Amino acid sequence: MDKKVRVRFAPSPTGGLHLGGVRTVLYNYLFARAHGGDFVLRIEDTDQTRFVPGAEQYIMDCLRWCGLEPDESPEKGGPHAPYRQSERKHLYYEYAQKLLDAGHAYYAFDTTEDLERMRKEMKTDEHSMPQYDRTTRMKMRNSLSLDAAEVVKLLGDGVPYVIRIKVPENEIIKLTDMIRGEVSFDSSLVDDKVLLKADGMPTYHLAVVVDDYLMQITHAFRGEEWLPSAPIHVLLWKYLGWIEHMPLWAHLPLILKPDGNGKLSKRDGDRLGFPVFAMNWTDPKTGETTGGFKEMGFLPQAFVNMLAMLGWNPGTEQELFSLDELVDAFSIERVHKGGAKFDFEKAKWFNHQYIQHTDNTALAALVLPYMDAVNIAPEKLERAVGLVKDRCHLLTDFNTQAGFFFTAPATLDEASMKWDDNKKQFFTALATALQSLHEWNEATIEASFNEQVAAAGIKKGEVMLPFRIILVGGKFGPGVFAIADVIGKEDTISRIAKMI
RNA sequence: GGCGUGUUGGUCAAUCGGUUAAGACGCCUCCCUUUCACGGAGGAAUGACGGGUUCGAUUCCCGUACAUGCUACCA
Repeated sequence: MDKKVRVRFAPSPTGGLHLGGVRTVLYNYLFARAHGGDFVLRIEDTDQTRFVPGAEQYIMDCLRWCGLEPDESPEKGGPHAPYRQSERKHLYYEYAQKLLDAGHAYYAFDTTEDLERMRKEMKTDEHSMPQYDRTTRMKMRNSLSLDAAEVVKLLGDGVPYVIRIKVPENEIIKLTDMIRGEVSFDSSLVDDKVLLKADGMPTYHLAVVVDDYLMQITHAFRGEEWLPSAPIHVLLWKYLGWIEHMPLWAHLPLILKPDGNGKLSKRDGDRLGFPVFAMNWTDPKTGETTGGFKEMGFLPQAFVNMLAMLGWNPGTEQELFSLDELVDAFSIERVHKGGAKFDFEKAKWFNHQYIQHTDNTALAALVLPYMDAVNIAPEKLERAVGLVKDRCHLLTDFNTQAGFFFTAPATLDEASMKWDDNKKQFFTALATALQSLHEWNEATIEASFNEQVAAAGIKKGEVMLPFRIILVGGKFGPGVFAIADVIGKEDTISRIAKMI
């Protein structure tokens, strides 16, 4: 029983990586690290009709950005390669055959039309959605309802077929979920899911069981939406003779949309103005790009921290955790059962915290790609960043909060300046005075400014705001003399000169 | 429709039968700041409903309501 902990994240490469997916990765990663185990990335690409080029690479890029890299993956390889189910296609038939031989599965020859007809004809007020199950399977075309000779003939003629699991009647199927405790299902209500598709590919149900077994997965985390199909998986583990190797399940709560209820979708993000994917995703078919947290200006550490707290908490008041701290603090038992509504404001708060805790040199490097201005001197950016960081929630905020350090404002909030001749005279004198300053720093600039205020017999408060607006364009930003200091003597004077 | 799961302030949430029901985000007020933020101090705001069990239920049980997920040869 002292098996090495092995967990896996098994996405289907069909598009952008949802933040719920990243959270699943995170919990997998934390669990593996805490137990000295392995974290496997397995690509579940069994649906050839949904193949999206680039999606797999994109998923790996997202994991890399988040700092949640797998120990084994299609890219890295590992002892259980290949890690793409499409490349494991040949493995699954054997197990389906085993189930067939044991009478736990059967061939079904029904066409799509047959299935549609059944669903339509069997539909009653009591059963608005008929299933392919114990109540209907004998009415369909399969190796249970047809006589043996006919089945052999159909198979021989190459008639397309699928293999379905034969779900038993009147069994209580129980499983223990690490988050929810014991969950049970009545097998009579479970349908005969397709295991092997007509194209020879397994469905998720067969593939997940076979691969979790073959890859020696010990703990399986997945979204709550999988809970209803868990009995199928338990049955498969049992019928394949591996029940004592079945991983411990944990069905994670859903991440819900902020308004109303329901699963958070890409659409909600578009509608409400926040990202849902980890990184920008461009659909190769439509060319449409959906925004990601990375490009919106999130630090990966903040993104990960925020996700960790969405559905889990340590039971203490600590909210800020490094990845290492999360590894120590995280426990699957403390994951909430109920879904959590995503709160973008709180997400921004986390990012703000991380921005404050990042030193200016590192922050400047992070911020540079988001700046519009060109030819930015690193030292100057570093000083500017230090001055404005406390008012930035996203990396992209620095462009609006610090752009004026590098580029003179295009427009000034003239209404707030209340410009008049007195002010014009004051700033003319100020420009001259500043020009003669030998030492340029916050203190000398303010001293010079004060001298001119006294000489002009004007109230300092009357010219402080105009000075700010001349330099930054509007009523925002850090201390005005500190700004002038960083902008530099030459630029400060030239910005004043434009007004006189 | 059936089945599963869930339900503490607007949001994230603590509580493992006894509390003035924490804390955080957001919101409001005040302070600080010759701008805006940051920061500081306050404030408003919570156990879906009905039954039990118990000396005592937010906490345990049952029911109802509501929500959500699933019910594909998709994952």
